Amino acid sequence: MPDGSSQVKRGRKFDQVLKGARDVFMADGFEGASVDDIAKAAQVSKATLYSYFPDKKLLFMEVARHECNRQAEMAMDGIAPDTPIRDALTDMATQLLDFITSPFGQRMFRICVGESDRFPQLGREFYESGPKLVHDRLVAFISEGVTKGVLAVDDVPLAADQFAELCKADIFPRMVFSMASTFSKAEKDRVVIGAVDMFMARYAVRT
Amino acid sequence: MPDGSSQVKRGRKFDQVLKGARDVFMADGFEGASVDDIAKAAQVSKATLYSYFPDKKLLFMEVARHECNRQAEMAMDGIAPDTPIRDALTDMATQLLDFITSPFGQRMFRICVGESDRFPQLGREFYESGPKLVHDRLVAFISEGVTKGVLAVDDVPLAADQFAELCKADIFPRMVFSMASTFSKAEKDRVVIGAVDMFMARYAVRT
DNA sequence: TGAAAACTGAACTAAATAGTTTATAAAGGG
DNA sequence: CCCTTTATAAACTATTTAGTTCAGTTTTCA
Repeated sequence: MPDGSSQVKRGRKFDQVLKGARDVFMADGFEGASVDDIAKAAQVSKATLYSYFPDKKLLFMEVARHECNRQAEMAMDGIAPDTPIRDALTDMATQLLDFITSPFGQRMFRICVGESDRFPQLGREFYESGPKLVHDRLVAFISEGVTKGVLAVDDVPLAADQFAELCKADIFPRMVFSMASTFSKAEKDRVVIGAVDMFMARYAVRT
Repeated sequence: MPDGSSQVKRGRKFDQVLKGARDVFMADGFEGASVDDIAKAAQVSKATLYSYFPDKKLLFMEVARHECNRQAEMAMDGIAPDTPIRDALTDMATQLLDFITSPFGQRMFRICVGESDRFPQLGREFYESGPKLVHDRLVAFISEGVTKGVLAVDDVPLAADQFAELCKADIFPRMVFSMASTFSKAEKDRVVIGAVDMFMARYAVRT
């Protein structure tokens, strides 16, 4: 194994194929994307494409996995350890909401949900490499607050999930049901501040 | 207009078609359902089906509309006017969560989200006849609490959306990403109580 | 009862589209 | 420079599926 990252891949146009597939799948979803379109977008012949991926499903899974990892690596910039809770929460809420409303976030969510009959596994993998990370990060953060004595939380995992959920108030339903696809800073700020206020009201230790 | 409810329908097998279409669409989604399957399920010839609905899309929209209305009528049993806030909130949270996790709720959500490229309008209609009703009901309820002086809320619509969102903590992401599809009463109660506690901590007037 | 309306089944068209094959061309390393 | 690996274009198979057509049957109702 000269290269630790690949067992199946070989040949020079592999990345081209993956990129083309990503573009088309992201634009059209699994069913909506045709293999011919992907080959065209990748500027590669269908035969080449099929020499890398024995079928469309495998190609799709590979693209999804790849994209999730790529996204997970980004937007994981930590928060300085001595930031006040309010500010730290505000930062995290903003990051989360930005991701959720990003074109990629929206697209990936739709694909996971819509294709979940065909690919239940896809949803799970996305969860692991997205929402789960946020959850874990929040749990760690809240736990720290508890040990510091600035937060009083009984059920830390629940508190983390509540916070994540609060970040989606108003915005998420409108997004998901095609009422809107972009949101102004003001709209997001309202929700973020609301989420932080609510979280603090419930869990901050009174001083 | 001899019958106020219908402009397009005629003939005796109309309801059969609708019922068959509902079953198949709910089971397989829009793309997954074939017209032949629907005709078979409805015990009707394809020609009959097409005599009612000029194409598959229209049939689908009709089914979706119909189902949404049907569901909206149910589960709207009001809450006695002098119920304590905590109990009223608990009731509403339970109802909401039950709907979200119901087979129909899950199915409809998936279809709306997955098919939203083809049918952005479908999401909007579903929103109007589902989440919107919940929102309005919560707004009314919270407003009442404010005028009674038991709640202190600045941004009532936001508070309503926050509460609705809190009801989905933990459960919703797991459901949506195919980690689980049914939830025990204990799991739901944990979330419901958590939501009510949080809402009260933030908005209840201290006595 | 008789005619119009509704329905049937089955064959058909037309269009996508996943996946295969083949003969050919271009790289590229040794 | 040649030989192996990789890539290509295009034609082809096979399948699925939306939507149509039509000759014949059943239902309805006046």
